Amino acid sequence: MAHPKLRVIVEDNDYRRLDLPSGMPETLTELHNTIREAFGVEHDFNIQFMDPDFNNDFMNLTTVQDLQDRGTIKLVYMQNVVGVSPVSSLRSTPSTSLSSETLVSSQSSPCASSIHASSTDSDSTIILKHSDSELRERAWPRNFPIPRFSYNVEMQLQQGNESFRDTGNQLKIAPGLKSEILEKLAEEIFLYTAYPQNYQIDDVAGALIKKFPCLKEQSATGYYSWMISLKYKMANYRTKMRIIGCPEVTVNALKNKSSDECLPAKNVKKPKKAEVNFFPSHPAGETDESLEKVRLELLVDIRQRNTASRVREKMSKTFSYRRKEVVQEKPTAGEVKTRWPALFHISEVGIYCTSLNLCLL
DNA sequence: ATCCTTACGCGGTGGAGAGC
DNA sequence: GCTCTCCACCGCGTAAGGAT
Repeated sequence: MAHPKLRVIVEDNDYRRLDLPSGMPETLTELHNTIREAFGVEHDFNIQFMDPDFNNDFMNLTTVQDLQDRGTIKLVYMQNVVGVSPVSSLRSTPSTSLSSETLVSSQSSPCASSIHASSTDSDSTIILKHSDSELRERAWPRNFPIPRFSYNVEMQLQQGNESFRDTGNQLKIAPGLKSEILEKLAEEIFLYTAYPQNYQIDDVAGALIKKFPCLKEQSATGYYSWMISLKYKMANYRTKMRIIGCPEVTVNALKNKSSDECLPAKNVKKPKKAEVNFFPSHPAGETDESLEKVRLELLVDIRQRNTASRVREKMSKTFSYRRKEVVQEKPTAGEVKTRWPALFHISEVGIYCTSLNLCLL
């Protein structure tokens, strides 16, 4: 039987064929790895597919279910230089994992996605800089991709699956195995959100059992206790992240709350629906002070001519700083307009509305 | 002995829904 | 529209047990 294949736009004018003799990848991670190996791509990239629901325009791929045999996908590279072509990014030395505010916005905000719905070539795909790896790249996926566990865990689970298939016996979880599974899942969940909701925990536990039926337990769903454990795990994982200073969770630590709201559940700051990067860390090496300087520069730049790219670059750089202001200080729209006039320029509104936690359209 | 992880209790918040 | 109740969830502290 013929195996599936994909047409891959590796870069402009470089269309390649990707044969998949083992079938379609089961997870996005697997697809990423296959592409990396097949074409020697070293730089970080996002994948877009031609979405029939939107006139076959390219949309970010959030689940492998959207892949079709002989379909076309496109690689969109993460890079830290505005306007650099994907060609150079292919050849450049890979650095830290980078993300783009625009790409994030396109998944998390209806107004931003409108900008990209009609993008069909790389030149029109706006890529902005954020010189840190803290930004989230994806909204919550339709099908949660169970990450690859460490070799010994994968081996135990594969053997467990085989035994389950043959005998119907569930895997007897060895000491430490559960911890390793929960830890890896928590890491993966944290890539999307620090505060998963019930349906999200349900998604993850369901996906785990689907991939590893040997982990099924005696309950209506087969994964109830995994859901409970994941809830505990995420709570404990947040504590861990709080201790190492992850801003998204330290903002809710009692020691960072004012005396009148010094209660654990009072005014918990977490992402609203569809927000992806709620409270990212500052770019490496940047502080409130250094980013305040950039903000002051922006106030000058915005009044000058031919500074669009500089403004865009600085707005991207100060994304985390703006988010911090919005989350912690809850400024009025007027205050934001005074401090960040570039946000209200028509060319920037669609791109940056998510940084405000507002849809300005 | 010490550290780490899981699981749990506590006292509280806040959103949803029912009743008025 | 307001009040009340219910319930899920929050950070924090901690017990228990396993790993080192």
